[in-house]
Amino acid sequence: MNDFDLGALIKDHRKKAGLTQLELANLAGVGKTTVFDIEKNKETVRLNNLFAVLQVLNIKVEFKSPLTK
Amino acid sequence: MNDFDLGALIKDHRKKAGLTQLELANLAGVGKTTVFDIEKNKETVRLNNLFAVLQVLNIKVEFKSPLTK
DNA sequence: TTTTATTTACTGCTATAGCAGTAATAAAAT
DNA sequence: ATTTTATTACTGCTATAGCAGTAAATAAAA
Repeated sequence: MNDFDLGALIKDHRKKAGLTQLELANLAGVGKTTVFDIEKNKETVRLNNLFAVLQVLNIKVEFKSPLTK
Repeated sequence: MNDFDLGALIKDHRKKAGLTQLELANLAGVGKTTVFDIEKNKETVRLNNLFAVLQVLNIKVEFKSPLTK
């Protein structure tokens, strides 16, 4: 589906921030299971939970299309 | 939280593709309620459903951080 | 205006994401 | 090698996202 490995990106950023999954989960206000699932590229996670994690790690999201370009 | 109006982007692309919410929902394999919710920026939608809609509309997602630059 | 199509809104119902707790590996540190 | 920490995995349980169906409100077309 989406070939990009978002889980690896998040895991890498988490490591570089010196955080454990549990710490990241607490900072983002989600459960540790959710962080684990996200790093495993589980795509059924909810957008708000993913966004909360991305925000803690200072990762921005951009949407691009032939139109928006 | 995320100030970007993703719902408006999707609605705009859907219109330009000449699709109704129901048609887009069917193409993406999700319910019409989900398309409606996404266009209303409901953030509790599931990532896979959002991705399915984005794919139909040919919208790509990018993640950026000070590290990934 | 009247009709038709589309969007918005609401309602049960079902499936499952997310949760805390626990346990078992794996990795790091001592 | 032993201890400590971190990650992965599994388990009930609860909350809710997603669904189809319906209906009302808007918009577009006739």
